[in-house]
Amino acid sequence: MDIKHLNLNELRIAHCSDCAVNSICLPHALAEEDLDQLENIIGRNYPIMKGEKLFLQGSRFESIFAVQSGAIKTCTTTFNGEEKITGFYFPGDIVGLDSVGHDVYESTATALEITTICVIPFTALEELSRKHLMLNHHIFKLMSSELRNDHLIMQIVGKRTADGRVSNFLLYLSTLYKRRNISELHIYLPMSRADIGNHLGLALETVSRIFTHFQELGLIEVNGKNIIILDRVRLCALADPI
Amino acid sequence: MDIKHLNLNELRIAHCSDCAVNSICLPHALAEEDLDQLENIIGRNYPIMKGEKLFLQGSRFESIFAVQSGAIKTCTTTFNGEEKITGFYFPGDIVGLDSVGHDVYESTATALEITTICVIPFTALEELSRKHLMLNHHIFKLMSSELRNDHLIMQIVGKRTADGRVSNFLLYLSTLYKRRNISELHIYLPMSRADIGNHLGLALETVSRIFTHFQELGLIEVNGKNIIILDRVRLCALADPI
DNA sequence: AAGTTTTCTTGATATACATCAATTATTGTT
DNA sequence: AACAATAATTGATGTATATCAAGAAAACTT
Repeated sequence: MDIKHLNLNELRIAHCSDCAVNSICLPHALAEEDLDQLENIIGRNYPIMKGEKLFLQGSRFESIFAVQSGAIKTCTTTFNGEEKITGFYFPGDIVGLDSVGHDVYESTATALEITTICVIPFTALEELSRKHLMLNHHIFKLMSSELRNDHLIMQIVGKRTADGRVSNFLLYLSTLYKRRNISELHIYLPMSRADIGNHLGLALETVSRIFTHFQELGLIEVNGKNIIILDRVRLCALADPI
Repeated sequence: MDIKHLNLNELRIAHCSDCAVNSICLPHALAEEDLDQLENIIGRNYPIMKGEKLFLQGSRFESIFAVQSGAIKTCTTTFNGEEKITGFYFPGDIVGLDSVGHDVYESTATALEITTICVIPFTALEELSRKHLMLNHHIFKLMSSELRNDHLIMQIVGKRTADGRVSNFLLYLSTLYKRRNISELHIYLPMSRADIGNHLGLALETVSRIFTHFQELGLIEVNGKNIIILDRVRLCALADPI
């Protein structure tokens, strides 16, 4: 099978309906006639190079960011210098919600590839949300959704076996991509094996080994950062070891 | 050394200043004269027996809950029936924020011991927050603090060694207790070894073994659910394995 | 208070995964 | 396009921890 080189950057958000920001920007959260008020406070289409940082842990919190295309990771560093990736963010996701109401960012956000973002100054957004109840409610919902996502990650990382973690992680990405109308079977991994390992609590070698093992079993096809799910049913079976 | 039987129920919240709800109830978030409006919508001092459930995963979301005394755990069950404890909640904590803006609860909340709670109907709280900007801002902050806590848990669970996870967990509880003005060195564990294991991604036997091992090393003193931190410095050292 | 159930501890064993190390592939740079 | 740098794969080895199992200690129950 031929693997099409599928890059998240191809997913430029031309249609707001594919973007989580839509529910902030659109009548959903805001009446038509008030839309320009929001557009006024938002900085749009900022390009970020791979490896560039959106914000640094400990720097002053000012804005949240909407991912338009590309991918972002957030890392928290402990006092002793250990880094832990707390999340991956894809087009439509909002980055920085864990710093709302606080003075400084809790984590460092880094672009995993060329990424475009919208800058949303939070004070301005909060002010706007006072006049637009749906917008305010939507921010609540965004934050609780982020909490739910964290709990899902806990479930994945909490799997006993490394196989279970990796298979669940692939299926997790699959659902994320599906929601974004990208093929749920063609998974592009913008992050490194080391990043995946860090996030899942595994050595990067283990991640690599499991990918090749899954390929030998005919579950997936691995081509560097491109993965095709060949046998979703058996992959799901692996994801739930009894 | 004699271990005093330290139960969280002894920490009845007589003073609101020890309770996270304070920042909702007090001038902090609400002007003096508006306080009764909040007290009107809140149900206070509900007693919950050990093992009783505050809400069930999948049941209709209506209220968030403030823990007054005792302790709560929240569990999420996956489709295949695997349970994962997503958090422990102590006096002053708010339970249920991960369901704000959603139709049903994401997890099941269970009392780990006799617990008293305040019921806060969310729709009413949201309504009230429209008139009181500080209150609205405070809900944002509560939710992002919960996100930060989840990330801290990720750091703890992400530790490579079981020793690292358990020592970090004890130190985590220590900081929680300190913030509540309980001795940070007398740690009462309201949850079972199995609960700790589930939360940390360890077998319950491993948790038990590590407790006795830490005791042999003179780091802690274990007496069932009561633990005394004898050597905080060395425990911290263990918590950061290079 | 005696009995029952649940929780906790301790031991023995097997294995899954981390770690170290070396090679190959991919990406980035001039 | 050639080189350098980074990322990914693969192998060999040791150890940490899960699992199975049995006994001891708490915690409920009547």
